[in-house]
Amino acid sequence: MQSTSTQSLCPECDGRLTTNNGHGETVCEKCGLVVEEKAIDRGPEWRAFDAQENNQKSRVGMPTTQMLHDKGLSTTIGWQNTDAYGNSLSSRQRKKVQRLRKWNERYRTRNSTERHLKQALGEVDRVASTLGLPQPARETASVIYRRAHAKDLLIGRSIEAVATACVYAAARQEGIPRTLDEMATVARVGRQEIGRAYRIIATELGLAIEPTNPIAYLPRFSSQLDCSQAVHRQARDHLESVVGTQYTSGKRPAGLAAAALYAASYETDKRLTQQEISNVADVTRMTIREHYRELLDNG
DNA sequence: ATGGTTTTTACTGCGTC
DNA sequence: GACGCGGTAAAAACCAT
Repeated sequence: MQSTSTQSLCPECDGRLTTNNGHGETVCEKCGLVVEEKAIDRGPEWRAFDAQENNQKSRVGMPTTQMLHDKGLSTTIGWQNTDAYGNSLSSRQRKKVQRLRKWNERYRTRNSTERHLKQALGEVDRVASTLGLPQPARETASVIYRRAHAKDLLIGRSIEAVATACVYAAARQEGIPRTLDEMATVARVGRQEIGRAYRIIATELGLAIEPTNPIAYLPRFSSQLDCSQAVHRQARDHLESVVGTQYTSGKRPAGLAAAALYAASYETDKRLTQQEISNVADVTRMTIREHYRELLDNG
């Protein structure tokens, strides 16, 4: 039997591992590495020791399916006002069946939005944890999703797109932004779709999200590049002197952060290469080159 | 749709290890 | 020769209009 080791560390970055119960994954909180995916056993939950026992215990039903919101397990009441033999019902019976239909339907739809939310919030959690976002950000994302759902902003959009957009918004609100590209790599939808969904929910829900501050990317980038504290601080200084000025407007924050790191390390003896930085920041060497000189000039 | 801006792509020569 | 770097030019992506 396999013992569950709860306090293991991530093989990649020694971050703490956490088990995401909703999805049977063990995920590193720091880098988002999925360490182990629990195999799902769809076999019977009981054991039979001989044929007779097997006969007694086995149950039958159609396999559950994800295609239906209720996995095909709920009941519907037929519309015909007849009994099982085809005889029509008395008016009194008819009323009763009518009531039953109504309540059954109410129960089903309530169930359906719950299941919808469950699926959507599961997606929120999956994306957020894969990106290594901490718990508060996930909570925020969930809240945003519920608000979007309540406002009927989902029509014509996929659950995945909206869920991912909520995570994106939450990460930005929490000051630990991820780029749209990063979102797109872990989401099941493209970047544009996420961006579109994000724009809608941001305006419709009146989320006051300011343009991403490039400084917010620094801690993550510099830890991934494991560069010195001094470089990190110097990069921050560079950015602080230009943030909010004309110069930064319209430029990708991640690109600016990357350039600042390069500029900072440029002045030390342990220079980072443009290639290294462009890899972790997801911007091209060109973009870094484009910006870093101006940053050096500005202090 | 269009135009202006930024980013990417592809290709280049130069210097260094 | 491989690598890091800077440059150019053109394509592509993005954004506001």
